[in-house]
Formats: sequence, structure tokens, C-alpha cells
Amino acid sequence: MILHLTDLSDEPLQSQIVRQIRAKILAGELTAGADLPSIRKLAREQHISVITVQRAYETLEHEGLIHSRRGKGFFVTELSDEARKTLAKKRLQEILEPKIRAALAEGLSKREINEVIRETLKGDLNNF
Amino acid sequence: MILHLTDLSDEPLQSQIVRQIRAKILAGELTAGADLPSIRKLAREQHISVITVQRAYETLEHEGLIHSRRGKGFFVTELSDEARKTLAKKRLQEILEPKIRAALAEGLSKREINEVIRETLKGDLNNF
DNA sequence: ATTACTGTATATATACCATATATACAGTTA
DNA sequence: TAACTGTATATATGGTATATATACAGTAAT
Repeated sequence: MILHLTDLSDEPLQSQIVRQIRAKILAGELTAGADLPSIRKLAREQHISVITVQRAYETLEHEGLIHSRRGKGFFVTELSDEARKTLAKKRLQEILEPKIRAALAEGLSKREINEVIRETLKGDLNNF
Repeated sequence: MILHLTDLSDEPLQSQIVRQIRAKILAGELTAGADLPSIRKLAREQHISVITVQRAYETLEHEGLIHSRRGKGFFVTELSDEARKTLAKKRLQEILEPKIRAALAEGLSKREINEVIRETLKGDLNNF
């Protein structure tokens, strides 16, 4: 499994691992039931500490995206396409709600907020 | 000045202070040149540590929203309506861009992202 | 001039997070 | 049996958030 980890950004390694594996699972790139690399294997490959991987996997387990079996490893949890889409939407909403609320409190109108989002999505169009 | 601080939420006190004062400034509720309560006064009123207020004010100063004068206090920086709006938009865009990028990586389409945002804004309509 | 306020600086402490190295136990597989 | 797996724990470093305390320098009121 390919993860792109860097210690040049502000984002903690744990967070990078969680974010990237979560995306692979929710985008359907990691199929249900698939096994993840062992914590020791991933730590070795990425030259990071085992406990860093362990904590990341625990977070994903807490989110219900993976589950562990002692002696066997971690596995991607069975989720329907619909469940995955619902999870992704729910997460986005939870993340955006307080930010949008703050923007409104800062004096931006709904129209202006929509405009910022449109520009942001348009910017991403060139990168996808 | 009225701030609503709580230690019941996950949000650190510093962050709450910064967020609430920033909103007041960007929304034009705190007028340019206005003085902020002294760090000791605000700490007393909110029953928190002086250094917590100091760190929050320093963050706002670093963002260019306020400036300090030794012996006199902290003051709201002069900003035009346009500059305030630009700042708010820029901040929102900086916050949203990585989150939208993550949502795309998780398999959500632009249409679905727009839908989540529309629902979120609609939800907020009832609270404003 | 003195007192009371202001911000700035520093020290120490606690709790938590992120990350690291190390060790050990229990379960699984080759 | 050896090599792998996850689980648990200890210790350490560095950073953040928050607290109490002290002291200095600047400002304003009495």
C-alpha cells in the first residue's frame, strides 16, 4: 500500500496516515475485507515508529472503518457503497458546519460563502 | 465586551477567545481603533489565566487584527470594509481547501460536496 | 510623587498530544 | 519453532494549553 508521508508539513504523521487510508477506504480503493499492512511493516516501510502507526490504525478502528484481529492483523470493515458515501458526507458536514458558522459570524453572507466554495472547487478542477 | 467562553467543549479557551474576537472585528462589531479589555481585566472577568488571554491577543496581533501599546493596552487595527471582507474570504478559503480536497479524495463528487454545503447553509438559515 | 493600571518577560508546574525507542505478552502462521 | 501478528506498558523528548507567580517598563489618575 502506497502512502505519501512527509514531515515537512504541519500535519502530524498520525493524521496523514489516517487521512490517506480513510480516503482509500471511502473511495473504494481498499476493498471491504482487505488486510492492511501490519503496524510493524508499515512502520518499517515509512521509517516511522510502530506506535505512530498503531495510534493511526486505532483512530480508523474507532471510526469503524477497520477492525483488528490479534495475531492476524487489521482489516477493512465491510461497508456498502451507500454507507461509504453517507460516512463521507457526514464527515464533511461535521467539519464544515463550525467553519461556515464562523464565516457567517465574521460577516460573510451565504452568497459570499458559496462564491468562495465555487472558486475553491473550480481551483481543484485543474488538479483532478 | 461579551465573550462566551466554556470549558465544556473541546475547543481550547485560547481558540475560543481568538475566534470570538476575530468575528467581532471582521463583522465590524468592534470598530477600528477601539480598545480591547486589558489582559488582566478579561482574565478577571472570565476567571481564566492572564497568560491565556495574552496568548490569544498575541495570535490576533499576529493576524494583524489588533496591535498593542505597552502601558496603554490592545487596540483594533484600522481596516477598511473591503479589507475585512477579503480577510474573511481568504481565511475561509484556506480552511476549506484541504477539507474539500479530502472529500474529493474520499470519493465525493463536486455535486455531492455542493449538496452538503447547501444543506449546511440551509440548516444555518434557521439559526440566523 | 505615588498608586494603580497597562503590556512584556520569565519561571515553574500540570496535563495532554505526537512521536520515539524498548520490552514483553498473547495469538497466528509458515 | 521461528517469525510474524496485535496489545500493553514504560520512558523520553518536544510542543501546546493553561495555570500561578514575579518582575520590569510604560501610562494614567490622584
